[in-house]
Amino acid sequence: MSKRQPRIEEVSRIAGVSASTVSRFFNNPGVVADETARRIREAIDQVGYVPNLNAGSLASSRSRIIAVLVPDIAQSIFNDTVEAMIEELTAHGNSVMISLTGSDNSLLDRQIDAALSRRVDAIILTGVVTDAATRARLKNHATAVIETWALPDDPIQIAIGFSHFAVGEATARFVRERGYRRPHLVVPQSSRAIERANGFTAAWTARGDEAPTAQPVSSPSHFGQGRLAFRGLADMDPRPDVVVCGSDWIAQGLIVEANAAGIRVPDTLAVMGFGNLRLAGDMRPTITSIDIDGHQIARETIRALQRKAAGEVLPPRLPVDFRIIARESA
Amino acid sequence: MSKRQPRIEEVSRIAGVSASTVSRFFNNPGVVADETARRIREAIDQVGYVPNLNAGSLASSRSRIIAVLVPDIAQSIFNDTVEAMIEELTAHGNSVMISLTGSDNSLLDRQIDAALSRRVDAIILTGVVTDAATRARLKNHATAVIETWALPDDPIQIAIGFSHFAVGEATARFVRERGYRRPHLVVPQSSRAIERANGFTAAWTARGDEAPTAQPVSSPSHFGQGRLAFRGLADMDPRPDVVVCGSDWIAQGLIVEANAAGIRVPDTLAVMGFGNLRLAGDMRPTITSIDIDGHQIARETIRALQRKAAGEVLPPRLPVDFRIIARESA
DNA sequence: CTGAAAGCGCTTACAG
DNA sequence: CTGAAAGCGCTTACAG
Repeated sequence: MSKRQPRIEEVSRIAGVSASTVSRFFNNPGVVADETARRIREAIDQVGYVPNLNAGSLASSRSRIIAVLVPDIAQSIFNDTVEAMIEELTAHGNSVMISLTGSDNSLLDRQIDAALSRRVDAIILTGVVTDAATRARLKNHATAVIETWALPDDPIQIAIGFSHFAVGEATARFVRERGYRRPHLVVPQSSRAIERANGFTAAWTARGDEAPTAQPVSSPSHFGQGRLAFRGLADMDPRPDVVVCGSDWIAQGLIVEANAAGIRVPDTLAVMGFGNLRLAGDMRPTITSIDIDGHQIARETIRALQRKAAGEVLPPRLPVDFRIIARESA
Repeated sequence: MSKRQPRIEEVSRIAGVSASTVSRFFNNPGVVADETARRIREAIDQVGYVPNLNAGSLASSRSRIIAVLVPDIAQSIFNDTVEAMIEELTAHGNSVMISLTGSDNSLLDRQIDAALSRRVDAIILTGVVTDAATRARLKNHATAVIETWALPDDPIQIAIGFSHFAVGEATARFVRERGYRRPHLVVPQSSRAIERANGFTAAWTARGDEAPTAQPVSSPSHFGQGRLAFRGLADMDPRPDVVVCGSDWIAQGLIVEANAAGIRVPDTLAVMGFGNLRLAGDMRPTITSIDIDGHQIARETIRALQRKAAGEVLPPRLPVDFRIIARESA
């Protein structure tokens, strides 16, 4: 049960080389002779050697651990992006340390300390850090800090994402082009969703139209809020012709409620989502939504990390695409 | 930017004690004198010391890293459990290393190696490892291996979960008590869902009734399969009176399809889900489902780890509760 | 309650 | 292409 694991020294002895060479075999294979490599490989297989990366991290002062901090994971709009991030990072030889900061970010500081304790090569944040002290602390830290899913004016170090305000503007243009005239916004109370609502309102009123009506809901959003959103419509006169929802879950819940009340989507009421989750394409009617490319965010993050490690100076804001996916619901 | 981080030696010098004492302050605080602790605390604050846990892991041969291996995370039935697991583990001072094994488990061996490289204190698996070579390799490994969400006859080391067969049996009894007579099973092709279907069939036929009809769907399951499941019902004669779905997502999709076709749930067709996701309670009609207590699995896992660390010999199978949540849909 | 010393298992200039 | 030696930043018996 508790047999001690083999060390690099055992492998080197069996292969008839020094520990340095075995180390090079793992970390800089190009430099070791073919025949030597063969013998090392054999020795590794023979003893079942698995390198101790904690020792490696200490010796090289590079941990190859990346911390990914997310508000939650049970049902998060970030999950696609986080999955892509984990895939890409591990495929590139990193370990991913995941931490939950709570949907109110109350655990953020604690989780940052935990990440720093492991001497992670980078901290990847989903969502925006608003606390000034935390921002200041990370600003000049030796550890790379990457904010994703947003493009703040003044990132802590580097932000990889998109402007939620711009998403809102684009949504407003889309809604107008589709011929809708009385949009209603269902806005989860997160800074990002609020930014999108602001962008929508700015673009909508810029043409002289009256500001859209809006209804706040709690964040993170979920299916059940569709019911709330639908109830909110009952008293409105005139009734909106399109509801722009802060997430696909809300949109889905709203459609189910509308159907139960005998209201046809999109004929009587159009509905838009956000996030382009798989269910958006599967729902009946299919849900018009806005796609965020989680894999692109993940790839850009990897690339930024590599460029930074190579000593390059990076632009603080790396924009990533979003696109509106027109489907049946709006 | 790249200022070197302070080491324990700096703290000890400022506090006027040895490095050993500072180490004890962190790892065995009860043993250091109050006044000494006060001076150490001051020194820590002064220099902003954050211990290097990679060095600590190496020195103590205890990493306080736990690997959590999951098939996927974008939309997984395990997500509630995984979230609970991460919360509990980090609250107890562990770091959580997360890895994706793929829904076909094709990356499992690679991710196990990655975990062993970090000398994790435990590997927590969600789902069952079927590959014999992998099982054999982990069986006698010094690293703790915990299988969760299932209760196999012969766990690798320790299993914490419930019997899917028993869930199926309980579901059959529930369905019969509710007065349904022609159950139809929608079965994702995962070993767990198949076990539940087997349990259902066994309990159902034990009373002399004809075996339930069944339809396989791919795994992992998702909302869109509700459409598939509904189409599968069209040709059936007689039509089933209750559809037992492998997940709440399938149940939800099936209900949406049924409604679109003018079929009332549960009046004309009853539907059951599995997993008791939040949406089950929010759906219209609310979905009768089976609840798995992710927090209980997480807590039992922590407890097992602690008991094992204390040298206790644990029973190989630790059962965890499930319960049927009766709602409107069946 | 505290300190000096050895050691955890690697990596990396340096020299050849 | 390879090896010897120093060092990464901690922890932990051991002794007092």
